[in-house]
Amino acid sequence: MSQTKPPRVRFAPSPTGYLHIGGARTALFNWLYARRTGGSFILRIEDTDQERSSESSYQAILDSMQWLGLTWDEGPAVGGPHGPYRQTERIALYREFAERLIATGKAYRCICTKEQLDVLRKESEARKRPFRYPGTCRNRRDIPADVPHAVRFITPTEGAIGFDDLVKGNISVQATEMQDEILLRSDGMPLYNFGAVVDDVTMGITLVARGDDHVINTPRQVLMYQALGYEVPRFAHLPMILGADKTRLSKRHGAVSVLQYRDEGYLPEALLNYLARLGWSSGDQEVFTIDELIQKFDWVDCGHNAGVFNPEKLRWVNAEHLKKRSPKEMGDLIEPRFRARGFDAGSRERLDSIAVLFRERARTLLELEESAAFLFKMPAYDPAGVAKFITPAIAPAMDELLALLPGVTPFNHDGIKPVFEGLLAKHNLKMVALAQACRVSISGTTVSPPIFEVMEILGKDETLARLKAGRAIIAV
RNA sequence: GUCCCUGUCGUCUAGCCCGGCCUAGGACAUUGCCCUUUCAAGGCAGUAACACGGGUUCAAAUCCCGUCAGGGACGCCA
Repeated sequence: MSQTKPPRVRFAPSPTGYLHIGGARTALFNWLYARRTGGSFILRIEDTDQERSSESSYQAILDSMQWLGLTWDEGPAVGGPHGPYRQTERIALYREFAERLIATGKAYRCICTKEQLDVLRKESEARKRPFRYPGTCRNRRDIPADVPHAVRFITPTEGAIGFDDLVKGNISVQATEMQDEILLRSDGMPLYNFGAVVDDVTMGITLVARGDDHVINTPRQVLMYQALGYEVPRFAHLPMILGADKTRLSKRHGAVSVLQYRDEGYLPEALLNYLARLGWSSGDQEVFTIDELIQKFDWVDCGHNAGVFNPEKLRWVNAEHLKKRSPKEMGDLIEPRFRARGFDAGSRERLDSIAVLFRERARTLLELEESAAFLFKMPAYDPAGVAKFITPAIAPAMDELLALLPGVTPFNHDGIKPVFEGLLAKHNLKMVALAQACRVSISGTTVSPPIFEVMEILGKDETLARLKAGRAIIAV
């Protein structure tokens, strides 16, 4: 019957660092599912680890989500009927739920200190036995509510706890593998498992999708839902994303922050497209628009095994999406980046043209800017290019080109081309010889977009000036 | 160590649930060729995988068992 209500899913990062690739994918899958089903996507900040949480991380996460376009229906900045959406602002709630469990005999107060337990933990480790809380306080009823204490959950000592995972299928864990979990720390902060459960029930979450590093937590949480008397939501656990060395993705593997991909000139839809295909597929399709992703996404099509992050393929996907953007959009994308570099395109129309002309050989906006830089400031000549193409043999043709170009109108591809062709025939030259001599003169290098287009976009005066300077390299 | 999950080209994956259409398909990367004013892009062709061992079956990448390998979890972290 809960199937008839629109789904409510959430993404619940902790602000202990930037939003990384793995988190972004979890957020994406939740978001896609909510958008396809007409459900709600909730953003919740799990900041109960006050040691490691920071305001700047919180901001970075929000910025990342916004840049990716993963809009949330409820959460920080937008509010909603189940707020607040930061766990540190919900402390009273966890206390209330914990007391309720104590009152019904499903949890108890515990005054064992971390230090005492660490000693026991060490011993277990030394004996190569798994550590379990020995239950020291489990049956004590003499611990008053006003001394510092943690609250522990009473975990059954036998039987198996299972759940049906939407991507992994049936998973079941023996009760003997679990222990009396801490619900509330002695400072009143909830632990992950408890905070998540309390929030998920009070926020009406119907499906919990997260990384599969949480699989083992799920049975404990199922127990908590039951103890609290709530319906257990559905679960979907996504496989991890690994680095090239098949270990968990981290800084060692290069860029992992979403914002860094933005800065390096990736398009949000490209990053999302790539992330979606890492761990999910829809037949043989590789390139998707966001709308297609929304339409086609489903948990059953998620893979079961961890995937290696492949930056090369991301670049390819990015190039594909770059080609889909309109000239106007390309201009919008490149405008702030040009400004930051001090590149002045002069007019908006020219800016758009530059973006379109250079994107063909760029996989990221960063590559685009770098390859277009010569338009704004003549770089040093590539010595090898000069040696190979700016030779005495080409001098006569260049001289003549210099004489003819001023009279060319319009100064564009169609106007310039016939001039070159005439010269080629007259001097018995190949196009490559003259074009490369011009290219090196104009861009400093042997690589650029088609040279007539480059001349057009550079303008007649600047083209002539650079050609003259190039011609002057040739002795005589 | 214990428990959980996973194992198809170098990488992401299709196929697996409902064995035969799989001499295992696609994509990135890579190699060669074509196109070409350079470099890209594009086109064409190629190299390249069912972890291993047992079963079940007329038939197994697909079902079962074991081994091995990888990942994850074993916190008053999330």
